[in-house]
Amino acid sequence: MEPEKVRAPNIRDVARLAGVSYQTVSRVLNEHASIRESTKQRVLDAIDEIGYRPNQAARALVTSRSRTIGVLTAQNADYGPTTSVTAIEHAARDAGYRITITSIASNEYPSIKAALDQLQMQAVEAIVVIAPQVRVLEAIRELDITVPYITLQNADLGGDRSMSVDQVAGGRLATQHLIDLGHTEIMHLSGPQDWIEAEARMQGYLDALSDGDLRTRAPILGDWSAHFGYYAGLELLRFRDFTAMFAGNDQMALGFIHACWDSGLSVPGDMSVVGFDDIPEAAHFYPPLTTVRQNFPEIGRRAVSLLLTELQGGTATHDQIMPELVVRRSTTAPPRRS
Amino acid sequence: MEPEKVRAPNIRDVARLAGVSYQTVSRVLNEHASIRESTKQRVLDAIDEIGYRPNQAARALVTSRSRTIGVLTAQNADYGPTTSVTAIEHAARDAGYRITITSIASNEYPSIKAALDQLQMQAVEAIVVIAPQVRVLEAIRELDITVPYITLQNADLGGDRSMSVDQVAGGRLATQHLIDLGHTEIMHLSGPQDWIEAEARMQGYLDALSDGDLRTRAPILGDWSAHFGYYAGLELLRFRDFTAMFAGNDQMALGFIHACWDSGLSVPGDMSVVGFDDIPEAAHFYPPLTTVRQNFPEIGRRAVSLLLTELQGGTATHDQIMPELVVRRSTTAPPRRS
DNA sequence: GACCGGAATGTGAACGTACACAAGCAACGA
DNA sequence: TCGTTGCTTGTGTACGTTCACATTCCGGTC
Repeated sequence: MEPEKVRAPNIRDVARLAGVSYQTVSRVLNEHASIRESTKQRVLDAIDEIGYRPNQAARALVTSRSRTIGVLTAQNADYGPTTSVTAIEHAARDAGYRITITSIASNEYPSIKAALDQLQMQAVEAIVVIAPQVRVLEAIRELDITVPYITLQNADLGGDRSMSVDQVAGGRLATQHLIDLGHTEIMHLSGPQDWIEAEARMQGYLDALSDGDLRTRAPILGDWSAHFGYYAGLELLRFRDFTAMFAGNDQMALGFIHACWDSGLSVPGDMSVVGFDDIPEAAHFYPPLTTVRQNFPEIGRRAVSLLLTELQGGTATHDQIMPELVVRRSTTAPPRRS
Repeated sequence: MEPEKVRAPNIRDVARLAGVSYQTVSRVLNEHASIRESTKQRVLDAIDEIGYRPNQAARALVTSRSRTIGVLTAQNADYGPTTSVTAIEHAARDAGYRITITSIASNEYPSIKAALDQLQMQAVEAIVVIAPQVRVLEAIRELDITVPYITLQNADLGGDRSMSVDQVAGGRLATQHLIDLGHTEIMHLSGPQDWIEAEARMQGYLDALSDGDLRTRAPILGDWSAHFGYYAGLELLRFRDFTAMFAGNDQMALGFIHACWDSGLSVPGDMSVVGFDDIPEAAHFYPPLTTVRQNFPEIGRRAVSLLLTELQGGTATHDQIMPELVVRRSTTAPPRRS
């Protein structure tokens, strides 16, 4: 009950115990080349005995390298972003980096600025931006971040600082699949207007429709949630003037399917539905969902890899990952007109 | 193309510009009481003009306070933990703290130790543990962490260092609901053996059954995934000797429902199903899922609040949050025996 | 008018590490 | 034998900040 505020052991304590100079200890810690094996061992033993841990703050101060990668996220807990964060954490750790996370409280400029300020104050060496709103990207460009950064959003809009799955291609893939099945009246339930991915998927949808000379319909702007998919579905299904739905993500697809059943429509008999993301649950929806798979872990890994390359002075090519159509049972040919 | 390695402005640069001593600047930054309003303003202006940012590393070095809370997570991207992390981040930020995240690569001791080492090297002032495996908790106790920490797992097993939803009560709630509907043959699809929450929910299930003098069945140990729920379901349903299923989480419930349909059983007509967590999608399953809701954000907030209290020398009471049953359409009275 | 006390500001450390440079030591060839 | 070389180790200093202490300033009081 009297911890007596004991100072943590430092490099000099280790040196004293090992009978060497503090600099020798430093060399051992940094794996300097020319250190006699015996002294190195002696130092390591001393470190072990005394329970020494390098002080990151002191290191960061003198090297002005924090060995930290900042991650800027939105406040949501979606499967995709979260999976990417985990991958980022792993990749960073393997490279000897740590990650620190900041989420933006709202979509407003001050909030975005505050988050970036916080990351910069922590002297992060690089930043991964997962907040997928257009406004965030604008803010970032405006604030001229001095460290390498990368956004996990679509390349066209993110400029050359993005690393992502090609969302436009994904939107095309989904829509083309429906067209190939024979659908001509295809609806799109999009994400919010401000979202880069939503826009890109919508673009893919529009591209595919126009390539197929099909009627373009104004997409519904949703909020990614199953709830929205459900209520929008109830509304849309009052007029059954379409036979297929491309939902901007799996959650909205789920909600929409729910609405279909509630409206007495069978999926896929009366209505084909395609989602986006391929969350693990999608294979067990009723019916199992046809969707577009994104390789989220891969995105995270590649993002870190690119940033590390830049940190080492290299030039990184910011390429895109192609999404993949996963056909399950929620899509089929349109019902024959009677 | 020639950045010329310019040093970031420091406290002395600000002082020079404002015509005061560096200590005065420091006082302004730390909101010291006796600073004349006019000088304070002058310093703030200088800070603004020169674009000064306090160097966290230097601060941490001299104060030996990192103002960082470490979060130890498992490698998965589940809805619950993720939601809590976001809440933690918010709560921490509001209190002037940052968070850094480390995930354990595997469930083995070395991996757990490495993760905790990393957090300690970063000199985190407190730790939130979300990795819910029993072994992680054991490792933590063994490694005698010197900073306050808290686990978001069940209190009984986590000792007095936990802050969680009462999982046993949740398990009881779910099971009792089925009993109240008239079910007597109730199956439980549990989480993995090593998981604290899985064990607690199972305990709640067993308690409720024994209170109701009902036959106890050996729970199936799953892995939380919808896939497992599906395949286990297909297997279990070969013998239709039960009329209700309490699944350890919503994902497994979803997979199990999928198996029901595939086996020609109707939910809830032939089989009632209860989940756990109330993920946002649960309301849109087919049928909408009866489940036990956990207030994940609240857990995260309270955890941070407790840690901060301890950091300020106070004594914190580690209480529990009660879960809540959400009745939807996946449960009903058992089919009448013919 | 000198003195006093509190408010406001300034000066010298110290935190723990890495870098630049210097110095010791052995082995080697001339 | 001695200078040279390369490996190994040691000494001073700087990083940017806060803390403890010292000093100055100012208005009020006797």
